[in-house]
Amino acid sequence: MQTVTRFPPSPTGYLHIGGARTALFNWLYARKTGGEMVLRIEDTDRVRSTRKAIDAILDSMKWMGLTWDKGVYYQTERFDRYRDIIAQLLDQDKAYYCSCSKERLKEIREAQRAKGEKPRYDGCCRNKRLNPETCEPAVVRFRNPQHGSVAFNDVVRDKVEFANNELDDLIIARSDGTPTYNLSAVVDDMDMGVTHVIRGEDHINNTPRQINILEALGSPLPVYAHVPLILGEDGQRLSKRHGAVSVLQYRDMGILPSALLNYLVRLGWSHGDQEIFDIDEMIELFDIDKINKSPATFDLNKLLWINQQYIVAMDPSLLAKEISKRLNQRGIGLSNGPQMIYVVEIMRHRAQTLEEMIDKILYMYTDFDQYDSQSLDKHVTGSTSGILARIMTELEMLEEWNSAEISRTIKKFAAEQGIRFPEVAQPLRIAVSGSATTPSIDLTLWLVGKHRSLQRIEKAIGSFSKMT
RNA sequence: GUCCCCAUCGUCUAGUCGGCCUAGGACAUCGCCCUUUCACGGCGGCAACAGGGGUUCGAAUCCCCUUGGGGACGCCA
Repeated sequence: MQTVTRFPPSPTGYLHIGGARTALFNWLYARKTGGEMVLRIEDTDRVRSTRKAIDAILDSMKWMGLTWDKGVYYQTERFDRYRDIIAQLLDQDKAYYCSCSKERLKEIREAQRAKGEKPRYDGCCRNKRLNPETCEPAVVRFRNPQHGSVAFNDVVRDKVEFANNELDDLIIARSDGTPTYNLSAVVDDMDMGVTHVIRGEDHINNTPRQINILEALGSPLPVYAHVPLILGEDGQRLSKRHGAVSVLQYRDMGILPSALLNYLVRLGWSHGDQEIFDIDEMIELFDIDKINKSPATFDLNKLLWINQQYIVAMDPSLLAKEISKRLNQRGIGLSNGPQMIYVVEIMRHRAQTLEEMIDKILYMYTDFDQYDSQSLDKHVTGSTSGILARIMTELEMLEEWNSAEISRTIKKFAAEQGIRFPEVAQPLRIAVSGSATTPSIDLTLWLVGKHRSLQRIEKAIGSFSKMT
């Protein structure tokens, strides 16, 4: 039988890291088994669902390369189907109308909690056989079994069992007739032939309810795999206050999608000591029954490290394209600067994110108007302007502007002047880039170009002499 | 509070049926080397089986309890 997995986000916000990992696991498993993944938007909560969120989720999925084989399905387009199922359940007496007010519900919950009990519906309307015409409000509740237990074999947690008396009669249709999550999700999984439900551990308590509904519907049960959640650095559930949690934020930060995926797949899963997995390896090696049971803490440092590995390994021409695109997005033209392919070759090992690299090469494409103050303090002295003036005339005379010539000139100059190499190289760096940390000085000058280098050195001579 | 789940370095994790574990790798951190800047890279250091009981010749590995953490208890998903 072909496997069918699903990723069913609810569009009440952006796609976050935890959701992305769930999507990845579902995607990997579908790919691995030659099956399909369904993408389904669970938007039955019409108040909180937004088009903007849907777009953000779709963009995130596309950016990560997590493609779906069926869908996009929207639950709001399937309300007729849910209505039919609810009617059927009512008809078979597997569900019933309830007229309890929200206020009453709230009261009994508070009372139960005060008594040290688990809050749940008390079954007040269970046997009233209410008629929707005459009662108000009228929600529909599922008639959950009261005895026995529901047991299932979770792929990651092994045997899980819940006593039915821990469960209550959950609402499956709101008073406006729209279905709630547990009903719509179950109907969809059934209709869409979902064979494997791989989702966050926060859903584990829903599973026995869903199984009971599935059984009432006469549907076969899917295989369940509840994966541990991702925690923030403080051990609490990942949320906005932990910094970037949206997938799109990582994209904007200059994280490569393959690097994000690689980081995510290692959260709760491993293959010996291997750290780097390309997509094909992930598909080949990943398996849901090797997922850990314990929650993992999100660690930005490790993500950055992996990202750097991917930047280094990336095809230079693709890297160049990506950097160029982002530079353009910042409104910076490339025509005045060096060819990106050279820049990228030289800078590859020097940045953990695409955006960091851009920050570090800005001076090659656009003028800056401030020198880094720490660099100034450390390397600019009373003699600096003089040194710059003298090296400038040497550089000016160069006919060939290439790194070998530049390097030779500076070394010779330092020797002749009896000064240490850094005494000339550092001021040059600052003059030409604004800071003292750049690639080797010959490459830096080469990339900035002769004309622009000389211009900037001249400007620096003026500025530095005023400082000291 | 009630129910469910989890528990190896600061973090992600390895740890096949208990012996090969004086617990391995990676990130982070610290030191050294390379480097006439900063990185990359190389080498090395620090660092963990939550605690207590069992079972066993032998437990990080099995069982129980305690502690700690997470999740769920909505006309949200």
